[in-house]
Order: sequence, then structure tokens, then C-alpha cells
Amino acid sequence: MATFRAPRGTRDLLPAERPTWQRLETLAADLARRYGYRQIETPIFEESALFERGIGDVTDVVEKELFRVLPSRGEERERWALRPEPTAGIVRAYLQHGMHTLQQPVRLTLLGPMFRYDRPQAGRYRQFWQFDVEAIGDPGPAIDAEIIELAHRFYTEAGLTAVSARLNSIGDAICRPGYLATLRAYFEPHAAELPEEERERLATNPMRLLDSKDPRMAALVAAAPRITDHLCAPCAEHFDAVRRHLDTLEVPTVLEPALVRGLDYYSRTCFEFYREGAEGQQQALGGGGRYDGLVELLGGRPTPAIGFGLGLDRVVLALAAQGVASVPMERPAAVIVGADPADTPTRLRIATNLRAAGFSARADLAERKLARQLEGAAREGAHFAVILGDELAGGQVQLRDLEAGTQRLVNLADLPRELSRAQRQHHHGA
RNA sequence: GUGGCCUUAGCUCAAUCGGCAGAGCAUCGGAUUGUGGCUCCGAAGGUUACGGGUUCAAUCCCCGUAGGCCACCCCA
Repeated sequence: MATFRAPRGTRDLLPAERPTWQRLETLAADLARRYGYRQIETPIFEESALFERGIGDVTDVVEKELFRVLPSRGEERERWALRPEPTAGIVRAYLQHGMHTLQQPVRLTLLGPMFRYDRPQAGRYRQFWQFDVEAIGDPGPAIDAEIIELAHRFYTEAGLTAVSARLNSIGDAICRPGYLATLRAYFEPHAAELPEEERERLATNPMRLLDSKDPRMAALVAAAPRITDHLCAPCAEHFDAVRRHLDTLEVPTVLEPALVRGLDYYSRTCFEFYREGAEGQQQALGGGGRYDGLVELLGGRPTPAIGFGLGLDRVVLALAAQGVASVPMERPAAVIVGADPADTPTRLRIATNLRAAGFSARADLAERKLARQLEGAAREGAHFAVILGDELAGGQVQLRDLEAGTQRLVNLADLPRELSRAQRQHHHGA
């Protein structure tokens, strides 16, 4: 029994799963490149205050899920926290490096691990990976549509089907307070009938009542006033324009008046992506929205912005649930084998020469029977084996095609060229 | 943070009523030492998650802890 285990809520991504992840990482980078979003890396920990102020210190993410880090040396007074989401750090970098002097909007992308200290479940981890894009400095609805379409394209190019965007507008500082008052006035007369938990929300965050899963709430929620009927003119206009642009881009969207984002800094457009008919509760594949107030909140000038974050762990789970085959591990082009331990230096030299020529090649360095070595090569899917034997004295080796079961003698000096030719025949022949 | 179910070899799982802890797969080795995925033989692999308790005796019953999963909370 292993003494140590991966910490709760974390896991190892093993060689068998990494190629699938690698494919998604490559897709994310390529998609961001095609859309003109530039890569940025920010630290995985920041000052706690950045998250407390940026995300909102009464949110669950900060109140109970922040992964706080205490420096081991006492002289550091600041408290740090592992990032629970990427936006706050990116906006911090935008401000720190004066990116407001660049052409606006600044389009940025980041892919990396995030940390939340909550109770793990399938699809919910304490360390999880997000692909994130942010466009800072553009107030217009067209950029909203661009980002939502980028997100949707990620899912479809990843191989997921039936992924649609749920869309809503949560208004802004002008119209939301009025709506919240209307909502409270609507629920207030029913306060006595509400379950205890829901009654608390009425005071703290009435919009949360709308996405309650409590069946007793269903009828009440269905008849509740909708934010989209209470938007101020500029917000309503913005929302309409986003929807028109999404139609233009042919992104399937569902209006979801109850959609509320969990983080405080959102305004106007907000959206989440779901796979239709997915089982289990961790179905949200990603989400995002506009956060026009955040840059100012973190000490910058008023700057509109919108972003999107997508959970790679959940995409991997969704792909598996949908039956999409995982990406197989790389197969070596050649394994160099030989029964005589004295040939080890030659095996090493042949392997390194083939690698220098660009092939994936490994020498079998265990001193075991030739049959075992060939078995090992075949089982990891090697295309060819280079077999060292008596012919070595004449400067020759056997080049064996492990799929066809055929082999022929080649001069050592010609090996890279011969392997290359054999590979080509393989591809054409098969 | 709340409630529930679960934990036996690397993996998937057995083990009668509380009575010597097993199989398949995987790993390693062998089948007259120069040729592979099949087959056959063998080996190794366990403090039955961890710590207590009850008992002549605990994988089995009880308590605690840790971890996993499910439903909440919330979210990706």
C-alpha cells in the first residue's frame, strides 16, 4: 500500500490520458491563435485581497473555497491564495503592465490549473484546469458574440455534440437594483412559505432564488418577474444585439432568464455551456460573461471587458460520456533489440542516431531474451524493430516490420534512410 | 460546509453463520539461451484504507479518522 496519496481532490494525469489532454490543449492554443487572442501566464497564487476584492468577499468562492497559502517563513506578512479563477489575475496583469496603452480591446488567453477548496466529486476537483479567454476594453455586443462563438467552436472541434449556450443578461448598476427590489417585493409575501434556506437568500441574493432546485419553488419561480423584462434601455439594446450577432454566427443559444453567475463582478451578458441530456450534476462545461466594473474595482480606469472560462476536466469527462475515443499514446517508430549484452553500446548509438534523424526510437536496455524484447516492442505498438545479431560484424542489422512480420538486412549506415522508406511504404501499403 | 453509500493485490472483483485471504487481468521469469502479441508452467505481489473496541477468534460486528462516489451548497 502506498504511503502517500495525491492530496484530496487532486489526481495524476497518467500517460494513457495525457494525449487526450494534449489534444485539447493544442486545440485551445490554436483556437486562441486563430481568433487573435495572445497567450499570457500569470502566477498560480496572488494576494488574497485580489480575489477578495475582485471576486467579492461574500461569494462562496472566496468565503469557503479559497485555497489560502501561508508562507513558511514568518517575515512575510501578506497572505496569499491559490487562484480559484483566472480573470482577477489577468486583469491585475493588464493594470500592472499598462495594457490600456495597447490597442483596445486587449485579447488574452490562458490555460492552466485553478484551485478551489471544496468537497470533491466526479468532475469537481480541488485542482482543475481551465482554458480562458478575455477581451478587455471593448464595450460592444459584437465582442460578446465573438467570445461565445469561440467557446462554442472549442466544444464542437473537440468533438462534443449537442452543446448549447444558455444566455441571459443580468443588467448593470443602473437597472439591476430596481429589478432586485421588484424581485424582493414579489417573493416577500410568500416568505413564510419558503424553505428556510431560500428565505435567507431572499435577503442576501434574491436572484439565486430563481435557479433553486427545490421543487416547492418551481411554481413560484416560473411566475417570477424576469430580469430581461426589467433591463434599462442600453442594457436591453446590448442584449438584443448580442442575440442578433449570435444568430449571424449560427451559435445555438437558449435564453435562460434564471441564469445567474456565481461571481460578483459580472454585468449584462452572462452565459454557460451545457451538454444536452448529460447525466450527473457537474454538467456546466464552461461559462463567462461581461464584467464592466472589475477593472475599475481593481484600481484602473473604468474599462469594459468580457471573458470566458472552460473546464477541461469536464470536457474530458463529457467526451468519454459521449463515447469519443481517447487519443492513443505515441507509438515508437523503432525499438532496437539484441540478445548480446556486449552490444549495448551499439544499441545506444543506433537509437541516438535514429532520434537525431527525427524518429521516435528506444533501445531495449534490459538484459533479457530476444523474444521478450520483441514482445515488449510489439506490445507498445512499435512499427519496426532493429535486431542486432551476428550480422553486426559485417556492419549490418535486421530491420523487422512488426506488423507485417517481415524483415530484411540493411547496412547500419543506411538505417535512417531505410527506416524512413519502410515507413512510407507502410503508410501507402496499409 | 450538510446528509447518504462505499473502501479486500497495480486493476476488476470473490471469500458460507465471525473460523488458515482467493481468482482473472496486469508485472516478472521459464518452456534445450537469433525472432513478437497466442498457449502452457512458475514466481512475486496483502498490516483486508488507517487507528481503536467487542470476541477464544474480526475482511465480516461497533466507534473514530482518511479517501472515493452520490445528493445538497456552489460551480468549471
